[in-house]
Amino acid sequence: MYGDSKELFDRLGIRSTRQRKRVYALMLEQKEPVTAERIYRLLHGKEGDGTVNLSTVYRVLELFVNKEIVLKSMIAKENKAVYEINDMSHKHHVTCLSCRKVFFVEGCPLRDFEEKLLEQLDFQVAGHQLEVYGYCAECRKSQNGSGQDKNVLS
Amino acid sequence: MYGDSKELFDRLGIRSTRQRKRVYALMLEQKEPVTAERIYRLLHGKEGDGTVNLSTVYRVLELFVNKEIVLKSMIAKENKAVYEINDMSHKHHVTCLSCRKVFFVEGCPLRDFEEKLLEQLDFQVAGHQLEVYGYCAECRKSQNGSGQDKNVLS
DNA sequence: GTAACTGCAAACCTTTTGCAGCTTG
DNA sequence: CAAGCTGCAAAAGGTTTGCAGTTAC
Repeated sequence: MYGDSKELFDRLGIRSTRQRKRVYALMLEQKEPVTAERIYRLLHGKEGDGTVNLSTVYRVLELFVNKEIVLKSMIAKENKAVYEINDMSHKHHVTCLSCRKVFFVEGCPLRDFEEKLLEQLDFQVAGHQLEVYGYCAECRKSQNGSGQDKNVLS
Repeated sequence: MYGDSKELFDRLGIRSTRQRKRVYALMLEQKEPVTAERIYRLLHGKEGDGTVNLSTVYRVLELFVNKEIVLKSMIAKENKAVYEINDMSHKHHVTCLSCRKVFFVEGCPLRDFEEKLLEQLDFQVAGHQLEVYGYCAECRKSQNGSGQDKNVLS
């Protein structure tokens, strides 16, 4: 149960608590980045193996981010954070401005750019964050994905 | 004075007020993205040509973003927004994790990626946001830019 | 047993909003 | 003069924190 998180926690040198196991298990199930609030609500929806306080969810997520098993990023133009399991695959997301669906894309266009930065600016890149906005095939087909929501994009 | 903003405002079909002129003029002076709070404080530092309320700063910036003369983005991992004049040059920033300095880079590595997204995912890109973190030449030289601040990067 | 963790409630910080009064065109 | 702005104060929404009690090791 809980996807063998105990081993992971041991390896990281942190205590294995009910709350951490539950949050971790739930994060593993997510197919897209989620807010702390959403994790909190999902935990309450599950059959009664105890609840987890919202502050605790925040604290657990922060710990996971520090331990680098979870990634945190800010939602574009809304001031809240989303979290996702760090599976080391270095994928990026693409968000549809019309239906708000999130798509994952493998591969990263930054490799050459980072090299260029080192050569031209003598800047050593340690990480990056990329968000792409636009309109998915489905929304473009249904005609409503091309002019509205104008204020949302950068 | 105020960098001829009246003409601009006329063209955009919005009223030309003292507050809007002052915020706009200040935005023009900024060499890096700034928070609403910072604009507010800068306005109070200037010689007495009247103050501007913080709510008004937010409202003015929101208007400018809608009119696309200012760009808004979220600071990574801090939950607040920064604003910058939209000079249409499509540059990106690179932030040093050690000294916090922001460098601008011309050029954009996203062009090919966006094409790829259209072909492979049938996703029409409308915009993107990129943040790159790392360590600048100076900080790397002075030895203190390679291990600390670990939690800050993505 | 003790250091670490959690729940609760309250604080915090950025941003938004309602409303009455002032300005701009 | 009317529509649109602004200031003020208060609310909202996401996140953090202090503290007392509980739990993991």
